Amino acid sequence: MLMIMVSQPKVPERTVPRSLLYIRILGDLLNTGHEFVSSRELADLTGLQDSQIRKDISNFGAVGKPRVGYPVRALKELLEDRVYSKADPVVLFGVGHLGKAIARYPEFQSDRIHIAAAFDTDARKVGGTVGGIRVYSLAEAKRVVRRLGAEIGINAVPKAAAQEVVDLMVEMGIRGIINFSPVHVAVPAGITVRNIDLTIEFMTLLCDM
Amino acid sequence: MLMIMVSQPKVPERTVPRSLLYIRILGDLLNTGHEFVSSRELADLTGLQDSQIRKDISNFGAVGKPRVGYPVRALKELLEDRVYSKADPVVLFGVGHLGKAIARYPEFQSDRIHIAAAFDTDARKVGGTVGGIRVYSLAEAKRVVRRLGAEIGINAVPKAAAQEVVDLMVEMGIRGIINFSPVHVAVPAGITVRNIDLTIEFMTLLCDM
DNA sequence: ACTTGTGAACTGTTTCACAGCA
DNA sequence: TGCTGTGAAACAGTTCACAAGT
Repeated sequence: MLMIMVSQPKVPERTVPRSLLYIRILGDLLNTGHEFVSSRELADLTGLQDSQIRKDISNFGAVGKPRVGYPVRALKELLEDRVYSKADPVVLFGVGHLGKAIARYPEFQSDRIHIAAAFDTDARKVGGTVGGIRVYSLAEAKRVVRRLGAEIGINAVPKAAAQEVVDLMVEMGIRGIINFSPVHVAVPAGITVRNIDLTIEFMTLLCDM
Repeated sequence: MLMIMVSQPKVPERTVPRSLLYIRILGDLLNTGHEFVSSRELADLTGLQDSQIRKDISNFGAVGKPRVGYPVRALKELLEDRVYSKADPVVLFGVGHLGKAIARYPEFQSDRIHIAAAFDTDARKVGGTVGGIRVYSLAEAKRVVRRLGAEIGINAVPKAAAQEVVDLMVEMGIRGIINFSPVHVAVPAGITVRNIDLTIEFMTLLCDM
């Protein structure tokens, strides 16, 4: 059995993305002047069960007021405190159509995700910018990543180059990878990978219908 | 084994996307001339447990041969038979950066996903094409969707228009929606939504590290 | 010997139901 | 009364361990 290191009080894996959703909604509620919100209202806004929401929130502590609901600002701050890591710079590998769309994705600005540099092998792209992000050659990547202290990388290169680029990423100190390539990439222990596979998302939708 | 046998034997929800992954890998194995594959080998190729793979496959029936593994072609056909819906045409709403990247996503061609039309409100885009897909105005959408018989829609419009466009999609007969907007969209019962929320994917990676 | 197929155990997640409180 | 917070129950998914087949 492997040793699993948990430094923080453990929260169920699936409450994490839900909590990020709550944070976003609480931000909207705050902007529209709401002071309190009930689990029932959050359920309507998210499509989840109210009991689910109470359970999720109770993982982090008790801030709700019976009869009134949760104070929006305090709840948002509580969740942010427990769930956010510090916003590290992110680097992007591959400035094809998908990479470009990611670089320009408007929500990242408002959600503390900062893409600090991009890398591509295409000499015509190197030296330019995309969505305000400077594009470097792959040869420069190691140096740039070290300088930025980036630990998160987005893999948006073509399928055939995916494993090779992921190996490079690991070598230069990247510890978390969002992989958009529709292949399983192997990484050493201690490196976290999240796969976003558009084809499988589509197919799953077809199967769910 | 119990004697209760429903006419549509139900498959656990999470085996569906995994099975789609198996189908893709089996296709690759077939192309490289492999005749048999063991659950152990599939485990190495996917990063899953071998017992998980045997369990998944056993949901669909028994095709493996002890000592030899699974016959690649027969297993692929079995999974496709059970897991694929017929490849309906898909329509795309919103031809911004993300919509464009989706329209041009190269894996869709090889994976039977056919985006048949795109819609946008920008008059400069209407009448043109993106990745070979014709762009229509939103006013034309109802007619085009009806004509194509499309039941799957991709929502890649800006956040502020998301619910409005989803309502339109439902009204014109779309029954499955891939939603890239970072908001919860409400749909009537019987409509399936899959959300791909890039911000939450990122944040979750940060939290997992 | 080696690999499938599968009950059984285990682990994790969601939902229920209600005590307790303002 | 109307809400939170939570133990308990129900449910779902994964892993184990081994019988059976070739």
